Amino acid sequence: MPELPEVETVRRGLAPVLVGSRVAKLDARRPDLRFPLPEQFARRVAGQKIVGLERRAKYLIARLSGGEDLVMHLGMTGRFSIIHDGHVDRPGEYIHETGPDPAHDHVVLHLSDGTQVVYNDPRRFGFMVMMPHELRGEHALFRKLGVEPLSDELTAQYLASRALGKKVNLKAFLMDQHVIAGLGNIYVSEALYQARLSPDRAASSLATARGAPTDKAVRLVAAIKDVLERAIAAGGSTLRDYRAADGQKGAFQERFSVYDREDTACRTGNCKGKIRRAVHSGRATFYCPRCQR
DNA sequence: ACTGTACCCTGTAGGC
DNA sequence: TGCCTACAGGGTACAG
Repeated sequence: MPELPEVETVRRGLAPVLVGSRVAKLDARRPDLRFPLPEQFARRVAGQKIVGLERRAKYLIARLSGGEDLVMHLGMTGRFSIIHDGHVDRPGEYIHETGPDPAHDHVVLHLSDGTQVVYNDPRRFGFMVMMPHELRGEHALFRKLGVEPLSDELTAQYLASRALGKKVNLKAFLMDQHVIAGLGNIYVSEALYQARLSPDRAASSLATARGAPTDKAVRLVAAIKDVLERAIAAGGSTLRDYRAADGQKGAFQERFSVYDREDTACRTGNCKGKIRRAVHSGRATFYCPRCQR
């Protein structure tokens, strides 16, 4: 669910509360999410000051004063809520808009000022791991991650070099976190539409035989950056579960060009086509067969 | 090396 | 109302 724009929105919502705060107590209400929670989890986090909150790909990373990083992934349905003195920032919007959700509130950070930060995740596809900050780049989760799409590392040249000779289709190519880190099912569909590229096109068409970027690669890089920037500005996309840390829904779903718009009219100028839904690698893809080639 | 599938787990929507 | 199926923003482990 949460792709890069959603995770970044969560990060921006949590940072003012977490960064500079001390964790008085960590309450893990079950031993595992997708994977087992860290060994000695409560002991390793309690008493630590949070000195930074970063994002890499779809990971949220709390840097702890003791030198470890707490790495958190929201999976499909993970969300954080901030509770001050027993009241949420936005009463009525806490979790399911009906109140706390004990069955799925899995991890609670109690800050020393009394604020609680609650991790809720019905499907438990999320996970939390800890590792020394210095070793993060060598960790299996991070070692092979692709470039950050909003950084200067994502260029048409980079994309071409990674796509050279690859027969895999563009949908799967862009979903691969080892190529570009942070795109997911929504934003891949949106970026391909904006770049006017078919999801079925071979990734190799982003590069010439010599590995230079084609105009398609140039268009795709621009589209990826633009879609992600607009989505972050809108606070991400809320289809059903996603909420920012303050409980607010995102607004970018109202700007989708293709995602979840099967059988509706393509919005491109004089295109009279209909948005189609297909399946690539088991995931839904939405696109306009007339505009995207 | 690449591809496709199954799977992890739960909730919800839609068809009947 | 109830039952069943399909599907959901993520990622990994396989088998072929």
